[in-house]
Amino acid sequence: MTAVNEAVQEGGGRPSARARRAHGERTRQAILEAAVDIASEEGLEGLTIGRLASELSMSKSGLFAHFGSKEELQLATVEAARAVFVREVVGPAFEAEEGLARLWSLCDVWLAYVRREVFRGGCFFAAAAAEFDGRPGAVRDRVAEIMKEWLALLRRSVSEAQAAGQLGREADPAQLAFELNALEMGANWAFQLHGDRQAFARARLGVLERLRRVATPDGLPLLPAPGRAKGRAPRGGSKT
Amino acid sequence: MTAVNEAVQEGGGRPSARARRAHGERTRQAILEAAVDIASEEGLEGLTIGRLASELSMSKSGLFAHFGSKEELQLATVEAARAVFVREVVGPAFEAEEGLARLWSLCDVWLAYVRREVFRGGCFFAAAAAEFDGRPGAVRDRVAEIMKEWLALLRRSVSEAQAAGQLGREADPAQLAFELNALEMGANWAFQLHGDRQAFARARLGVLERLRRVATPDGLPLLPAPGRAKGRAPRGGSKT
DNA sequence: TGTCAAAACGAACGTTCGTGCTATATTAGG
DNA sequence: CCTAATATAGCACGAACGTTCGTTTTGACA
Repeated sequence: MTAVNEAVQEGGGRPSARARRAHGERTRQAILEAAVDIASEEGLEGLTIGRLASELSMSKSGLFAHFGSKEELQLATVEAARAVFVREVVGPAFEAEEGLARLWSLCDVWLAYVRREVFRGGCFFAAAAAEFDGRPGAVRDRVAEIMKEWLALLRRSVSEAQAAGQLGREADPAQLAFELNALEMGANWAFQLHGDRQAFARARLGVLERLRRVATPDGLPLLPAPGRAKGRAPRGGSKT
Repeated sequence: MTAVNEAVQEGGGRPSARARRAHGERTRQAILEAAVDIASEEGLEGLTIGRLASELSMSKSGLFAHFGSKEELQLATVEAARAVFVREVVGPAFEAEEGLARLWSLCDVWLAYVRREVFRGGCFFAAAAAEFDGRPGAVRDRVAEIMKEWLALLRRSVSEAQAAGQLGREADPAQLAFELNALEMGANWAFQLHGDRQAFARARLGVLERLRRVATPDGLPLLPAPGRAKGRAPRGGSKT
């Protein structure tokens, strides 16, 4: 974990010896950018050093020198993916006002994050979680931690919506967060495996109905009108 | 696919030349049994021939001869897992009467199938789908096909419940099937990644509420009473 | 009991994996 | 200009991968 902290360490670093060679840091960043893309498609284990090196036209050893081991590379990749996720999902969703609007925004932006293929292989963490849930180690721990953060964020948003009187007190935040997350990941699964774009509309509808059911009269106007999907609305066609 | 069919072929085979050496078939079965366990934990790619051979105390080459290639081994493993799934989930659920009772049974038995750890790594197909959704090939196609079967089964059960007047006509079978499946896979995800057994109760509750909302007065008595979990009821303790 | 195909084996192939060691460009401070 | 630190390259390693080959064991039937 100390290694992780060192790897993640960014922002206000000491420029004395660390950033003297800023070139190295830029290379490292470029490596991680490619790593995140590969890993989201082929998995963090399928992310091979040789593959990554040839993708960037550099030598294995030159690339390898930036990370002490493959596990460090994986951890750094996870961290880079987290940064992307925060930038692409959490950030935009937080432009909505605290409460039900933000809760809805989190769900909505998340679906867009998968549909827009921010990562080529769908949600990076859904893939990483499935890959590592059976192998103990630092990578698994970090991935689990990050997904716990996300779930906690959903839960907190539910609570805030309740505090604002937009969601009924009878709703269990943890239960609601679980269900919302499940619907979203269900859409990710259907899209990745079947290429089913309808799944986004289904997840959206499911989330919306679920929220509307526990919304108070104060909260209801904060949700989009029913019966109409935002991006692509599937008209008829519910042929078995 | 022909290879798969041949691989799966069982039951009433011609004993003339095929079953003369029945020993080979038994060995093959033992291999697949172990393969399914390993693959559900380490993935179908992590399922290595050397690892599998040493697990069974046989030579790599002897084992390999049963399948012509690694891909054939993976396909046979998927087929074996499907057989287990049918035996452990579909079969038991079909003891319930057609209609809402069976639909509920499918969901309930599925959750038990994950909780009982029929496969050590959780739902075999959820894991395989996540692993292969980004790599074209026969394995991916077969896994997608099987999961489509499952979703179609849920959808058909919804329709049958509607036909029996136990679920309202206003419910979209495909939408409902999507949501039920998502909740179930959400429980699998939470259990595998966080070891969270509460997830089963949450998924159960979510499914139940979702079904109860579209159930007709005729259908309602077919669902378990609310507020009480069947297998293991988590009493207190919802500590974050 | 001798035959013969199925089944299992042992050894090796060529490749790729992660990981070290050593050397060479590149660059900033003295 | 020299020097020290950094970044990248070159090369080789041991292990594991899937796969092939030729051989040996085995067991049912003539």
